[in-house]
Amino acid sequence: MNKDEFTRATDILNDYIQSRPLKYSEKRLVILRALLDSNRHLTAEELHSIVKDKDASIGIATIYRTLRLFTECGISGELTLDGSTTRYYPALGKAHHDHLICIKCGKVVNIVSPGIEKTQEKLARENGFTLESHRLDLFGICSDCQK
Amino acid sequence: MNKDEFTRATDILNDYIQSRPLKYSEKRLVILRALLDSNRHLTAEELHSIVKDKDASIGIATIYRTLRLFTECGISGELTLDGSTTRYYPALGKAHHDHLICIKCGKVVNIVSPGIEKTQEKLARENGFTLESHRLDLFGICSDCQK
DNA sequence: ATCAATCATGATAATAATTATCATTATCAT
DNA sequence: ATGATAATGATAATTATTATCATGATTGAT
Repeated sequence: MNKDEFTRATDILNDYIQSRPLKYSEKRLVILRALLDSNRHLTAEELHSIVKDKDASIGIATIYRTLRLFTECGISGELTLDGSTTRYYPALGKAHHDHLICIKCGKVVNIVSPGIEKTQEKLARENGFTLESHRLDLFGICSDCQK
Repeated sequence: MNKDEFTRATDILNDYIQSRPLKYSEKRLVILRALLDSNRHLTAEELHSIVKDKDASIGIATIYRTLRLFTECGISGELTLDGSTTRYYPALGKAHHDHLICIKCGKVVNIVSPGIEKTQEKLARENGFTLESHRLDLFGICSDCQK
């Protein structure tokens, strides 16, 4: 859908691949395009079923392997809600974001709050921690589901 | 360890049991005491191995069933980090709290920040959501592990 | 105290998501 | 082209958790 985004993602991916003992693969590009096009938070299974329309030979194991690779090099992110299935989403070039999740329909909205981030730093410092990352998920009911 | 806490917990539990078709069980009290005494974030397996010293007949299924019951009636809480094992902790009478987690040693510190809660409410409202709950986990390195 | 109804439990089978294994195929530097 | 090694598909293995089911415990009515 967004050509620039795909190009930027492949650039990052290629750099990552060339900086370590990895090799090119066409299938990774098919998976990448599907992930970027959907622009949703997908499970590995969902992505697999989308991708199979383009290349029926791609197996579920490759989906998992590839998503891990994408997450390692920063072009996708992972979201796990309460010990259940992990969902993957394009994270390229986006600032770190948190999630607002509708507990009725499952919709996920990305949110950003620099204010919260600062408070988090302070809390960590007060407890002697060096902060590495965080996860903030807000659960509620979206406007559609309130009707 | 803390007798008042145990008494308060059993009161809540008894009320809960009597308010629906449930029956008394001694084993639940053994599990409750172990959970309160440890005062840590335990996996079901960890709690099971602690509890077996008191009553070797308690099986892992009962641990899971009982922890779910405790969480339902508010005397324990659940914490799941990134799709892995769920940990359970005493939540009785504690205000809602977030977690500060050491990524080296696994230590979990409870934190409270009214400021963050308010910002969350605002973010939810801005996106048309009614907020129900949230989960905030900060990942970092604790003072011990920085040495 | 007895009894019947039904909840609680232990052992274990089942499930679901993810990862590991391994034989085969593709890539890449020479 | 070739040899080394990464990528892949199919599937076995793993892990945490839940469901099943036969048995034992609790409760309320008699």
